[in-house]
Amino acid sequence: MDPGCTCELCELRELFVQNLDNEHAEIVCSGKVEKTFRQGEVIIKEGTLIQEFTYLKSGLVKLFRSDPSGREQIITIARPMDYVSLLSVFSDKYYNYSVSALEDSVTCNLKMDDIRTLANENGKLAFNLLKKMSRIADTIILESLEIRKKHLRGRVAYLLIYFSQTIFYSEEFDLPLTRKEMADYVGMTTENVIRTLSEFRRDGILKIYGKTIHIANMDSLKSIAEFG
Amino acid sequence: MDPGCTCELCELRELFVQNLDNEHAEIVCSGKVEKTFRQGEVIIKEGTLIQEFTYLKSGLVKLFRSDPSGREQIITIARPMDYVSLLSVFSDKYYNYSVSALEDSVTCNLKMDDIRTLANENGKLAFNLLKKMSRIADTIILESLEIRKKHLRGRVAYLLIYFSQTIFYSEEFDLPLTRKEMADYVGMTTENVIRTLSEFRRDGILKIYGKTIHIANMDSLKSIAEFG
DNA sequence: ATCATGACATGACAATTATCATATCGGAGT
DNA sequence: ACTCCGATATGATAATTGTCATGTCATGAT
Repeated sequence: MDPGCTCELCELRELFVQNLDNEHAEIVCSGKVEKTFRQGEVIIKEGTLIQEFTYLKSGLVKLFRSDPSGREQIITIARPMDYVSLLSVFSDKYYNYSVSALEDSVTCNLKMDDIRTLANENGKLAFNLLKKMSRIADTIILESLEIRKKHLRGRVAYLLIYFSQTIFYSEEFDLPLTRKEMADYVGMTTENVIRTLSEFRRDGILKIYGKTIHIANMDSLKSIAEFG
Repeated sequence: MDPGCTCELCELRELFVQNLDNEHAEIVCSGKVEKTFRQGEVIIKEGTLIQEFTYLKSGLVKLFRSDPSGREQIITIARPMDYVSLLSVFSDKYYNYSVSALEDSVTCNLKMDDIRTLANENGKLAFNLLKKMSRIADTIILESLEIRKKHLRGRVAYLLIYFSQTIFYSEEFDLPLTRKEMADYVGMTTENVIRTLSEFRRDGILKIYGKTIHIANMDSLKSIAEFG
C-alpha cells in the first residue's frame, strides 16, 4: 500500500496513495521530490513552464502576480494542506502567478505528467482533485469579493482576523507579511495599512510590537470587518 | 454512440458522450432536462441545494452574490460553452452565488448525482471536467485581479472591450447590462459608470444610443484600459 | 562603530470615488 | 394618451484613498 512514500502526515498520501494500486503508487512515489525553501525564496516563478505538481508540506507561502510597473498583487496565502499548484496547472502550460515562501517551507513535488496520466485513468483520483480544486477556487473567489466590498478599515480587520483564526489560532501572533505585502493583498497603499493599524492601536483594539500583533478587542475588530 | 442526446451542437456532447460507453451515456442522457429562461429570470438561487449540473446552451447569464444590504456583486458573465455550474458544485452542498439570464437563455441540466458517480468511475471524464474548471477558475481570478488594479476609467474601458471582443465580436453592440449592473461588475457606483461613459462620448471614443454602444476609437479605449 | 538600507510611521495635501439632490427620458401598464 | 417608475444623466459636495515629503528605527554590511 505504501511502496516508497514515507511521508506519514502528508495529505498527498491520503489523496493519491489510497486511490492507487501499488504499481501506480510506485510511479508517483518514485518521482517524488521534496524541496526546502527559506523565507523569502521563490518557489514558483510566473511565466515558467509547469512541470511539477507542487504541494506544501510545511510552512506558509503567498501566491502573487507582478505587473509590469512592478506592483505585486497577492492572490492568496496558502498553508500546508492547501494546494500550491492550483490555478492553471490543469489548463495551462505556464504559470500565471508566482509563489514565494513567507516562512521556511517544504514542498513535495510530483511530476505533472504522472498526475495527468493517472488522473486520466483513475476517476477516483481525478474526482478528488476536482473536489479540492473546486473548493480552493471557490474560496479564493469568494474571499476576493469579500475584500473588495469593504473599506480600508474593514479590509485590515478582515486580514488580522484571518491570521488570528485561520492561520495561527491565537489572538497574539507574528505577522507573516510586511505592511507592504498586507497592502498588496487587500489592494490598498502601504501607508494606509500602517495608518489603519495605528488607528486600531489608538482605539485600544490592537497592541502592536513591530510584527507582533495582539488583538485586544476581537469583538470590535469583528464588527469593523463586518461593516465599519 | 448517441443514445438519447440529440443536441448536436452542444459541447456537453463532446465532453460527456464521447467519454462514455453507451450504457453510461444513456444514464446521462435520460436524466437530461432542457430549460428556457427569459431575460431577467433567475436560473440559480444562492443558498439553494445543488442538485443539477447546469450548462448554458444559448443566451448570456451573470453569476452574482447579494449581500444583506442588498448590493449585488457580479462575479462573472458566462456565455454558452462556459459552465454555469462551476464554483462550489463539486465541493459544496449549496450554491454560493446566484445566476440570472441577461438575455433569453437555454440551459441543459444533468443530475449532479449522475455526474458525480460517472466522474468517480471515469478518469477521462473527470479529467476533462478538471481541465475545464481549472481554466474557468483561473480566468475569473485573473480577471478580478485585472479589474481591481484599474481606476474607474480603466474598468469601464475594460468592460466595453470585453463585450466588443469576447462577447459580440463587433465594435457596435447592445449592452447586455444596465449601468447599475456594470457598476456591480467592476465594483464602482452607478453614477460613476454613467459619468465615465459620458466622458468617453465627449472625448469621441464612444457613440452612445441608450444601450447601443459604438466604439469609435478602439485604440484610445485600449490605452485607457491598459493604463488611463 | 558607522553607514546604508529598507520597513515602519505620520502629516499635509491632492486625486479619486461615493453620496446626495435633482432632472430627463423611455417604456409598461391602464 | 396618460401616468408611473426605473434607468439614465449631471452637478455639487463629502468621504475616502493615494501621493509625496519627511523622519525614526532596527538590522546587516563594511
